[in-house]
Amino acid sequence: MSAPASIDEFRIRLAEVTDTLPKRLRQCAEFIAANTDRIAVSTVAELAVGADVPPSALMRFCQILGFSGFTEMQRLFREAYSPGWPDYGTRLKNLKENGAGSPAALLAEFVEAGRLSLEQLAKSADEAALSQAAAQLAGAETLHVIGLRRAYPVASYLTYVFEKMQVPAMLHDGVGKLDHRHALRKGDACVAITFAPYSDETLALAADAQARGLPVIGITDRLTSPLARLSATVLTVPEVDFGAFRSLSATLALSIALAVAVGTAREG
Amino acid sequence: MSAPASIDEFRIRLAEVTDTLPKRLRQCAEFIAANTDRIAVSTVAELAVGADVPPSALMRFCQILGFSGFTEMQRLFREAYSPGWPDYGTRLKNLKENGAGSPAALLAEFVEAGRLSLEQLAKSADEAALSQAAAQLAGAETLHVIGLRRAYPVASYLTYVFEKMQVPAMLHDGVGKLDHRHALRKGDACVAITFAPYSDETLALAADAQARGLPVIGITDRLTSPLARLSATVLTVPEVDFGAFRSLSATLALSIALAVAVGTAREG
DNA sequence: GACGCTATGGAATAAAAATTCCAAAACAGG
DNA sequence: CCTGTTTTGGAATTTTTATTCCATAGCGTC
Repeated sequence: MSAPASIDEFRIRLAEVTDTLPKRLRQCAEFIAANTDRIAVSTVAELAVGADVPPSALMRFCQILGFSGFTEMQRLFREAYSPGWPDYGTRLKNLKENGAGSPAALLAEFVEAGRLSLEQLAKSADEAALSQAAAQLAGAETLHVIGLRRAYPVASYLTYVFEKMQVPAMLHDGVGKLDHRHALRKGDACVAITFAPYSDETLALAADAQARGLPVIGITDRLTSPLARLSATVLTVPEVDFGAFRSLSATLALSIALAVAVGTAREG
Repeated sequence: MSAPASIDEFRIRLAEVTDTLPKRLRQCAEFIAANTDRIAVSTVAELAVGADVPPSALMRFCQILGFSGFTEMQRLFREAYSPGWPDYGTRLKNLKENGAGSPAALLAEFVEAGRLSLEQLAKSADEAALSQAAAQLAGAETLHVIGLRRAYPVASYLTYVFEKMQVPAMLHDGVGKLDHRHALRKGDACVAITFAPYSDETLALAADAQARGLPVIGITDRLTSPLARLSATVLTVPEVDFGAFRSLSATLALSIALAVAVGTAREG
């Protein structure tokens, strides 16, 4: 079997071979697949540490791929190497100027929007409100999560994370227009997520929860949102829109942080 | 004189020093200035040949710049090559050791993880595959989207965006274990999203679509994923995990870009 | 043209890296 | 539970690479 002559060939060979490999060699394959870009600038020993295998396993892995050894594999990547760091700002600008509307240009836009959102979130986050929200949720029994339309991905992920952390959580997803509002019980708490244009169903559930005396944590876009009036604690997320769509990066980051904080607090 | 601590500092030092150097050392300086990007992936001998000087001259040159030797200079460039990963690991460890667990600290971590993911996505995205995927989806009738567990938020948002752009799309969400595989019709296409540990249902639907001859667009974490074999086009996303959870920022950015590209292509 | 200084090339050495090999462990099949 | 096979880890070895050192060449000055 001969050595891959290009990085594409390398990738194909890697994909072909991975399934057939035993444990340690598969670790190599997976680490290499996830860190292909570091091959050019690393030593066998460094990569072995990263993959958590002995160096000899990595050598075997190179040979299975068809190379005579690590050196030959590395040569492939060193020759193809062209660093990203003349910087990605220019690259982004190029994209915008040239192929506007091309999928790659769109991707650059959404990446940029996401980065901005995250940056703003880091700057503007209300840490006190976040802690308070975490405390309220940690003290509750079942958590009810609602978020529809574009907030739905956030609500579903939040529920997923709660479940993974063994926090009892219920996603109010409106499937079949079934209304689970009577599942709201004393001692529970509610997380409601909605952005302009605010979803009536979400506001209705939040209002219901509030009426029953449950603490409502609102995740929304601004303090003047109708959700704010219904919430015990409001978390605002400065999401940057691109076109009609928001990246949700910041909203998700905030939500997961909240969920993990709650999960850890309840374990302790 | 101490070693430059960043590539900017390196450039400044190099510019300062070049004029004062004798012939051979100036050759080094000029060659290095013109081939800064090769430092990370070359040996002393190779660079010396390129600059047309003996290796010892290059060594002296490194020392004049303030480094202890070539190795130290090279390290600067090897590390700068992918600044994201090396210190992410340490940061995470620091967090665990220090005041970890506070909601604000968690938030900072997820913001950082998201930012890194987006950065890597911008660098590593396979633009050809993205265009190809967009073209395949634009040419299809109904789009079938599947993604379960932690990929579910992505799948649901993708479907939302498709709907908003008036692209007929169907979300296979597994509600009630109802299986909608027979909704896959000739002329349709399928978007499947799954990350390790890969969801059987997602793979099954992708396989089914492939068997019926529909183009499958796979969104997954690595090229060696089982989804790759079932897909006409594979898009990989280098998501940075924090603890057991991924930020999804990069995955979402990629997905929305894809959806918007498809939407615009179909309008035209 | 001789003297002192700096610059240079190359050979010698030290350090680090890659690669091989073998004994032990894990594993599958009978 | 034993037996033959595959997989594994690590130590030994080889190769490559970086680094040092010194003799010599060049060059300006007196």
